[in-house]
Amino acid sequence: MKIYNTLTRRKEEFVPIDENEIKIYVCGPTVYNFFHIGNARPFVVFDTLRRYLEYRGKAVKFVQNFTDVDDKIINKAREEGVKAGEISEKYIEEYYKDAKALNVEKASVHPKVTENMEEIIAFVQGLIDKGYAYAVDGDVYYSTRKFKEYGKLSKQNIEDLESGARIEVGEKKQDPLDFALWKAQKTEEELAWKSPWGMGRPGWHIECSVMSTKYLGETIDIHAGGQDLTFPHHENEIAQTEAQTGKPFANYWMHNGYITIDNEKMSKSKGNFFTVRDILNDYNGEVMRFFLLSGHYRSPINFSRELMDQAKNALSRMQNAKNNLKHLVENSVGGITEEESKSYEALLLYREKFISAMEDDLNTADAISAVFELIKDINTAAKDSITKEFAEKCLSLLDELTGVLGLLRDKAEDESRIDDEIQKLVEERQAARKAKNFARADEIRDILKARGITLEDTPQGIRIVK
RNA sequence: GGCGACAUAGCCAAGUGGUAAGGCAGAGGUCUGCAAAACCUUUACUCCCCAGUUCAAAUCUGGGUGUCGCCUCCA
Repeated sequence: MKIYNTLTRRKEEFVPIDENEIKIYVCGPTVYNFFHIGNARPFVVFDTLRRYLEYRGKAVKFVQNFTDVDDKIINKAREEGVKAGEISEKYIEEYYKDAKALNVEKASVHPKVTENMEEIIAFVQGLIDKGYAYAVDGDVYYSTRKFKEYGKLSKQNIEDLESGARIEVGEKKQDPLDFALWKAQKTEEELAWKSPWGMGRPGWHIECSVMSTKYLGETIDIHAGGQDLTFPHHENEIAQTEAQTGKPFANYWMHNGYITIDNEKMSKSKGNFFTVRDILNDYNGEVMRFFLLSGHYRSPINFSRELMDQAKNALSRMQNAKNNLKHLVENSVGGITEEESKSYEALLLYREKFISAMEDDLNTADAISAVFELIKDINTAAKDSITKEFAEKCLSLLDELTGVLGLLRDKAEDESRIDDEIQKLVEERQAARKAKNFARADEIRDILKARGITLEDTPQGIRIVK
């Protein structure tokens, strides 16, 4: 597989450190609110990467943290008059709900900052011992200039960075480029942990260095996140970790592009952001997921209702194909014919196309087009009556490919069950149609439609779609 | 000022040297009691502009124009 590596700015053949276990770290959310659609992109994209690698037979250890110590959490807790821990616990729960709606699998480990305080303190102390960090009045800063390769990820020249950097009021840095590893507690009510430098809490960048090395080891395969994290967050992670271990931190750095709203950056300060929870009121999670995968992960995408509607319609074409096949499987008989076998061989070419798209730096847009081409051929084949076995093979192939994308998952049993009352109405409609009482037949169809059930008359009988 | 991305039909979007995938929307048709779904046909003489390299460029080079992002918390 080829992966675009931000470190080298080119696509490279992906060679894992250990073929038997690929190690991936993705920067997770700060849990002070429902996550927004910008957050959703890396979650979905890298979940898809993981699914693809697993599909190709690789074992993946996937770590995504929760930042549960942060100013934003503290502020929110203050506003609501509760403890910071209550805020973070609540939004971790909400994260899992939204992730499930987007069909994002749980990581192998979801570490929290609060559960890694000892390791963080030890890591900071290690940097001090090695001469890469210094403590001042309870704060600890990283001496950026000591790390000779600083800027290698973002391709920033340290002198150019100098001009943009500044020292905030109250900071005691020796150099404007230095950044905080540990922040002293300022007021009594602030969350704080005991450390060799006094009560305080970790800076943002150090968390990821610690959790990545703790759960995945000193050098990992892929470190991923949103493009905006490249600088300073990932640059600082490299400086911290490589100074500490003397080894490369991550072999491949992947960064997803932005989501814009009306071609403007979505940001907290502009207030033009939507949470995934907001979107789920109007669209189901799979539509959001399809939307996010419909372009290449490194391209910027614009979010709008019109585009979500397009995604919704496109996804329903996929879903229809699956529903049609399921219906055929239930209502057809017989083993695959020789002619069908030939058709099936041809369909397998779309699997090859799908795989080569995914191999090319996770080109989900191209992979989706292979799925649509597959669907078109299946639909064409299914125009004439086909055998049960052929229908099963087609369904299985479609499920295989859409499964890698995390799309078209099967609905829960209780959601798709048809109750007796509905069954009775369907039968009554059949009788009405037979008697050419089409007015009554259409009336029943409308009644069910109002309940979210669509009836379709096919050569193989009635298809009931929820 | 430094670093970077992008510009392909009404909309979205693949395609990185060989003559424009796929989806949505639209139009016409087939099937159907009518629908729905599906299928067929149709929608870019051309890929922001200009110049260059080449037998050949959406794709490479140079120059423009436009849009967006990072450099400050942000995916």
